[in-house]
Amino acid sequence: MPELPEVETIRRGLARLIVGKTISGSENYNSTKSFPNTTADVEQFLYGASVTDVRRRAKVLLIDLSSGYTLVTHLKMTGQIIIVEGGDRWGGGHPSDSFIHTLPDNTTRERLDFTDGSRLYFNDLRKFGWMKLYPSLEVPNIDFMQKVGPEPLEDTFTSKEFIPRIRRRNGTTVKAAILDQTVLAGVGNIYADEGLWGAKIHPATRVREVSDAALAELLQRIKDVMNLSIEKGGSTDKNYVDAEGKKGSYLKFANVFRREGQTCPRHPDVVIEKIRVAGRGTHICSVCQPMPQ
DNA sequence: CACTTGACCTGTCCGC
DNA sequence: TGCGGACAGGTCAAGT
Repeated sequence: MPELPEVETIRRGLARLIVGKTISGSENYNSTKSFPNTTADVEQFLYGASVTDVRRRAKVLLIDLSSGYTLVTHLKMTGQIIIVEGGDRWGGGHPSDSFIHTLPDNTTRERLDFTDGSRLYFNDLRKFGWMKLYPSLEVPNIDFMQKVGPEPLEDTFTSKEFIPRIRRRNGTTVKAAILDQTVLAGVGNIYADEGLWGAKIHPATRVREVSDAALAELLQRIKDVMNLSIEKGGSTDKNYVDAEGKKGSYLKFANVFRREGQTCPRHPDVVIEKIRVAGRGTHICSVCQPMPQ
């Protein structure tokens, strides 16, 4: 579910809402895979610890604790982290929501309690996500952290670094290459399709067939769509909400994603198609993004 | 080795 | 209305 802009939106909310708070308790719900499935001693390193920082690397959230441990979370497709300030209800304060949602619900995997009475809920309908407790010093050694590519929104990450990295995947399709987290971090299906439409590249084009100039344009478009999405609070298709339970509005501004059957913004008489590339649903304008040959 | 496909789960939507 | 199958924003492991 959440890609880089969604995780970054959650991170900003958490930084505002829970930094400085102290953990007083926790509860695990019908979970075999997620926290506290860890070797760390939960009571010793979680209870009594305060939140010192909330960071993000790629699509992974890092909640640093004063105990020297870090809660590491990947939301995968349907994960949510929601802070509830009082009671267990969220959604009621937002005009877009017509109902009040009570937590925990049948998707809740974990709950953390803070001494001020607020709570953190980790929900995940499809159970692909996870939350684990690691010593903070070991976080850089986690397998995923070792392999993951550069942060695309860093100013220092330019086409000079991007082009050689993506050329290591010259044999595959350009969409598969930008979804590869070892090439660059944080691109998922939404921003892959939006970036490729922006750069006017057909997603099934082999990387070796794409010029350096076109790859440079692609990186810029990926940066642009991600920055716009962060500004809009991310993309809500179905599940995604931020740390306060609010939906994101980026998809209103999307050009092709989930817009099959509608017309291309550049070509009012051309209908957006949905095809399959790299095993993923893929949205294109066949005039903007012609298949080479 | 490089690349592609299937598996992990649960819910929803679409066609018969 | 019921039922089977495809599909859903991510990442691994296993297969070619």
